[in-house]
Amino acid sequence: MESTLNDEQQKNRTPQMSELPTTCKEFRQACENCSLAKLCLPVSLAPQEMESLNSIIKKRLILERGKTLFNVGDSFSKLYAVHSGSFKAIMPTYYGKEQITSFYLPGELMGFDAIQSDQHQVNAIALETSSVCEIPFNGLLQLAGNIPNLQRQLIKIMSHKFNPDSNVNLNSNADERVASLLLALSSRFAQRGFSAVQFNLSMSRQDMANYLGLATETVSRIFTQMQEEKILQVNRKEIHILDFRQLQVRACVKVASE
Amino acid sequence: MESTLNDEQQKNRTPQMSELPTTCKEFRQACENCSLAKLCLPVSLAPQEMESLNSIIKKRLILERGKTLFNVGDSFSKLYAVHSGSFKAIMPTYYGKEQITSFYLPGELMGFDAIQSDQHQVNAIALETSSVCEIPFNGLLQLAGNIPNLQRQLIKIMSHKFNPDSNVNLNSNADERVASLLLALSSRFAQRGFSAVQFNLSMSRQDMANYLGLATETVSRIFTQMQEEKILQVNRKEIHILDFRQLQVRACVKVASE
DNA sequence: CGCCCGGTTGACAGATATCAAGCGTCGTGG
DNA sequence: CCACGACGCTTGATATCTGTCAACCGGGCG
Repeated sequence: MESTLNDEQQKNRTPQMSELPTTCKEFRQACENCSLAKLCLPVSLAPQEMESLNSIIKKRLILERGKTLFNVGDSFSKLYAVHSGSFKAIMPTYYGKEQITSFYLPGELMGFDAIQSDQHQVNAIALETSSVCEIPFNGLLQLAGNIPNLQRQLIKIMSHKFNPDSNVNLNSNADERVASLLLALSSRFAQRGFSAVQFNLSMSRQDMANYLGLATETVSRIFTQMQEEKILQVNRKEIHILDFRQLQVRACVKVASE
Repeated sequence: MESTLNDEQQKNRTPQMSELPTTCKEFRQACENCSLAKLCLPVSLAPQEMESLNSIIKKRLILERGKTLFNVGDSFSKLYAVHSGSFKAIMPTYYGKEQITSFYLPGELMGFDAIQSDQHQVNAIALETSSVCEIPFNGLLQLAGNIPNLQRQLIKIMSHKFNPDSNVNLNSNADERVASLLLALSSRFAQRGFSAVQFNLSMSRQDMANYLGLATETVSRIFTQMQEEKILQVNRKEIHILDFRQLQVRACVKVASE
């Protein structure tokens, strides 16, 4: 079954970081050395399988705040794994009526929107200085055909988008939306080994508001309101969750213990 | 490469509809004879590959209006392809604050929400008398590993959910939401060989409203308003689009020709 | 035939957007 | 090092959209 991988594996066994003169700003780091491996694609791959995956991931790109990784209409050939920093995906529509559809944190994959039509459907913009690993899509599919674990992992990652909680609930008010976003970010930071109760937002209030379908003023007012109620402490981009339980109540989260 | 499939294929070659005494109401019909094959999973499969897929699809279930196919928390083992009729996926939350997350038409696959946690995240409820084909998920993955076309097709189907247009735009008003939903349904009916300008809604106004994050009264008012403006003709569940172009304008659709 | 339920319509209220002003921080340049 | 300007954020006043409540209508079903 693995006979088709031999030359990929061969290539991977050759020394690192010397052979390819490219224009990118940094060479890849092996997945097996990446602290994000447990969040990203290589979850539960055997060392040998991880090596195969590694062999198709050639480049790491660095983007500064505000730079776009890809734009609507760009032709599709690669997925991108956030290695550091963060991104927003934004769908331009009429007259500045753009809609931010996702935020991406380290270990998360971007570009799935383009699979259907082979063209990207959103602009991906760095929210801060960030780096991404390029994952050639055809290579990934080929590999996934040979590594059941990788196939399952890819499909599992894609299935996140089908979780109703990963989208903003349309039948929720402004409170619930802001609270839900904060809880979602909190949980994603925690997954990455950061504090669940204190973190920095990389997006502006306007980005949050747009993502949630609110006005920036409304987001701002809800922050001050939640501060007055001792649920949050907010200092510009810095969020401190003081009353996690109450924040869950605001987000209408069903909590197991009650 | 196909050695692992032999016994599946064997089984498939045995006569139809006689061997399996089950509790389901109808036995499967072969994918190759199904008019939905071009929308469903078997797209672009070779006859032999289609046969393999066919071999894992054992049952067809029939559900009457209002019956649930699966519920939140049900353990996951199968995807379901709508064969006839239609469904809604609904996420129950606090106190009747439920949220309808999708509608499903013939040829569309349900159950992806459950992949992540192995438990369904929504209730799937028939909007009318409907039938579905059961697709064992593990069997499908195994098959997909051996049939690159099937793998690609599965991933392409899943990627639909990443298209920003397949979700309600949060920064849109009631007009735009209703218009967008009608256009989306129109296009999906057209794909299935039905009229793009005249069709029947299987969901109630309340379902539409909930899906769109509006009140039923608002949906109702927008229907009457669009009737007065000669954009639509509405008779209970029956929709007639009189001015397609204007409906697109309402939905803020970017049209290539202008 | 009459009830029930989904849908429509109207009046009103409330949530949130919009408009406008002011504030603090950060970066730049003198 | 300080002053200035720009920008993002906050706050207040007001407008608007949509939700809520209530009544009514009409078709379908018992």
